[in-house]
Formats: sequence, C-alpha cells, structure tokens
Amino acid sequence: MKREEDCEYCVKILNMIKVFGKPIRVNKASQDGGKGGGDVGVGANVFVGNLDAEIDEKMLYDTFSAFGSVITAPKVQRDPESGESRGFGFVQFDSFEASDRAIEAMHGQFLAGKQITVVYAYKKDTNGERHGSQAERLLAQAGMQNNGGYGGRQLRPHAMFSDGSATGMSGFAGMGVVGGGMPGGMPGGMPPPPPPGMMMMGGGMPGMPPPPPPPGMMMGMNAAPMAMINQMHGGMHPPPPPPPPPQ
DNA sequence: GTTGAGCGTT
Repeated sequence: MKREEDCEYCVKILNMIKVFGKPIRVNKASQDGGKGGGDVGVGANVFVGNLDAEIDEKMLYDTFSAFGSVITAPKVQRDPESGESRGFGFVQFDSFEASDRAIEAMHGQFLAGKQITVVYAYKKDTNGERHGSQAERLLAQAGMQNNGGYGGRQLRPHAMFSDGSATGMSGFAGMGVVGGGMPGGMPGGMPPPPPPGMMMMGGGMPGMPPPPPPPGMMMGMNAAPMAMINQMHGGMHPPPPPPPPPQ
C-alpha cells in the first residue's frame, strides 16, 4: 500500500504529465528538509536547559562564546505568541573542543539563579542520536581535511573575512580562529579564486542605503554572530497583544 | 517545565 514503491511509481507517472506543453517536475519531498540555521548535519550543537526566563540569546552568546567560537546565533526557544522563553535553548560551536569545554564548564552551573543543563543536543529528526558522538567527530574532522582550504567556509561564516580576501584589514580578520591550515604550508602557484560574496560588501542594491551599524559592535568579540545577535535584538520584541475587540 | 520551524527546489 502506501510505501516507497508507490511513491516512486507516482513520481514516474506524474513526471510524464505535461501541463500546457511543459513537463511538470515531481519529486519526493526531502524527508528532513533544509538547514535553515538548524543543526542538520555535523555540528557541535549544545542543548542548554533549565534557563531562567530572563536568559536571552545575547546572554547565551556572551557566556558560551568564552569557550570557543559560536558560529551561529544561539536560539532560545520561546512561545511564538508571547515571546516568553520556554526555558531551553541551543548553542552551536565551531568545534567539538569548544563544545566539550562549554559542557564541562557550564553544566550544572547557576545562571540567573537557576542550575542549567548543558549537554550535547539531540539531533533533530533522528531518533535519539546525539551530537558529539564519536562518529560525528570523525565526520567533522574528515570534512575539515577535505575542505581544508577554500571549501570549508560553509562551516564558518568568519572565513569570509579571514581567507585572504581581507589581507590588509585591521587585523581582526586573520586572528587564528580558523584552525585548519594546510599542513606543509601553501602549495606553490595556486592562484586564489576570486572570492565569492564580495558583492555583499559594497552597495549591492542600488537605491538601498546600507543600514547604519548597530551600536555595540566593536567590542572584542567575533564580528559575525555579534551582528546577528544585535540584529535579533533589534527585531525580536514580541508584538504587543492585540487590543480586545470592542464590544 | 528540559531537545528546536516552516517554506518550497537542483
């Protein structure tokens, strides 16, 4: 009955159908969708539980970035209506070393008067697997070696600023966050490909003035997540409750 | 009180 073969069968049939002379495209929906900032795939992703209601993303970032680079803005799970924290959240690090340190140091600590849980998160859409498994660590390492140079940047937004396209910049770029250098130094004579994503920096859209930088960006931390968090804070306040209907 | 959201395509 309802099973994979039927599905494939239907896809075959449906793909032969044309609408107004154009073939329609039919596929099985991906079972575990896109990675819109989630933890699908490998990642040093940490669950933080028993949070006090007043702990927000910024505080998570501030406390956890002490243990390593936080590569994506922390998430505090909140009620979509009220915006109240549901008491737990997630922090994603760029390395398992960092997440290990964070768990080691923060699990059971008190934050805003509550003893927080800090452990590897359950991976979403897998039954019961956790982050931080041995297998995942190996995968991550293998991935880093293969990607080593220019390919690895999908793991680290910072790499946009630290992979050479910013040679002359004030120095916050190259600092050393980016662990994986090639062993043996640069192989001779590889012309660097033109860095993608440069057009984000100038004035991509004509007619769209660049937004002014939010205040508080020049403290000593990693630029990218900080910006994300500032951005979040700008737009994150829950909408005011709708006025009661006049009656 | 303890493990995350929906949109939609090569």
